[in-house]
Amino acid sequence: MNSTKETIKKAAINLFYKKSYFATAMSNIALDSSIRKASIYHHYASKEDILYDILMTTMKELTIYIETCLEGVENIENRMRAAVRAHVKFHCDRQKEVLISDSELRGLTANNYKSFVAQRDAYEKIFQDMIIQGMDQGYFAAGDAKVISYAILTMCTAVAHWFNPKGRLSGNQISNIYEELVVTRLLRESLPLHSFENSVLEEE
Amino acid sequence: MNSTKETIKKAAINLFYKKSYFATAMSNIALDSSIRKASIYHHYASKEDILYDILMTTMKELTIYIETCLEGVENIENRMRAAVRAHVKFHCDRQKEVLISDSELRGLTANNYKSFVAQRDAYEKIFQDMIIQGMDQGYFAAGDAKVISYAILTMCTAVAHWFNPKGRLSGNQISNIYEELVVTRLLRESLPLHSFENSVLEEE
DNA sequence: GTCTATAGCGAGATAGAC
DNA sequence: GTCTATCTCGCTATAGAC
Repeated sequence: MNSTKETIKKAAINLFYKKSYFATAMSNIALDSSIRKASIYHHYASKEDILYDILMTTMKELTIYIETCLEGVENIENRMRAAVRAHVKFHCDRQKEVLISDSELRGLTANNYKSFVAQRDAYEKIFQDMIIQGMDQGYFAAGDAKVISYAILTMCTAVAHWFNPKGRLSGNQISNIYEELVVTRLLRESLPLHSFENSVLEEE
Repeated sequence: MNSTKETIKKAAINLFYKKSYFATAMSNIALDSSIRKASIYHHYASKEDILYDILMTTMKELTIYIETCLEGVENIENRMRAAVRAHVKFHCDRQKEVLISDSELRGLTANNYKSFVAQRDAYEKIFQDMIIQGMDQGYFAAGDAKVISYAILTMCTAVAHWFNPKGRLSGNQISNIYEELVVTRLLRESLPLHSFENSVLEEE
């Protein structure tokens, strides 16, 4: 891809993240790209076209990333661990783009919206299938698979809302915590409260 | 509150939810309220003033609601159960307003933004304090309290993103599922995988 | 491939009659 | 308290020179 187009896209990502899509003007993007706003139309057909490019490539990259991280991982628990790690890591590394993906879909017209949602649904199905498979095989505790998959996906996606690159925890550390929370807590049957209390008291 | 003001507010909630704050024009709100757009300015000083009213009253009502639900509940596990139930129920019942609260804060100028965030932080502290207290007392499994509180709050808040009032599950049913997920799974130490596998196989 | 200039439109907000 | 009329501004997008 042409370097000017990349510059425009990066400027748009920063502005859509900071000000929102509708509050961002083409002139803002032009200013941050050090060109005139008319020049943007040589690279993108419209403002929506920029948004669609951001949303679609981010979702495709996320899908490719998770598929790469799952390659060769065999056991369902390990697959789930790898998937959660990958999802959370991506949402730390690509914070701005995924937040735009989460809140600016209303900027897409019908056809673009449909394409994006199809891509997103295909991605989410990777998680849903693993959760159902894990439950069927008895590796994960029984429960409403649909709701549990929403709970897991939304919880992991929301990391992008609170992650601070300069904060106490790195993306890798947060991925570790979430991997444990999801796979050894959310997807497992827990100890009865009394038994848990005892085990903790023993340790301390 | 005056009934015209209520009508304007409700129209704005629907439009901000459907189209986003910045994509909604005062003329859209006027049309849906069956008045002229100039008349809106008798009730609200500006477009931002409408947004601020929606955000702030919703957050205050959420706080009052959870405090009411926690009244007289003594045990920390029961308090957490009541809090999760209340949070999820409110996010099903007031889906539109809470989604606006989640994504339109960029429409607020500095002072309004600060007021809202202070209110929201106070609300979130209710959860964080309970989680820390429960961990200290050994009722909840040890872990990074900050991250776990984010995980719980974002997961429960995100119900507003996928809840469908006409869907398979009612707000009460989802509240039940989340209460269990949070209190008996996320906040507990889980059984080791082998032990869990056995117990499931016995049941089937 | 970038520019200047501008078309065409609709935005938020205000003035002042009733 | 609601209206009509309008101000002023900035928006997306296009035309056409270089």
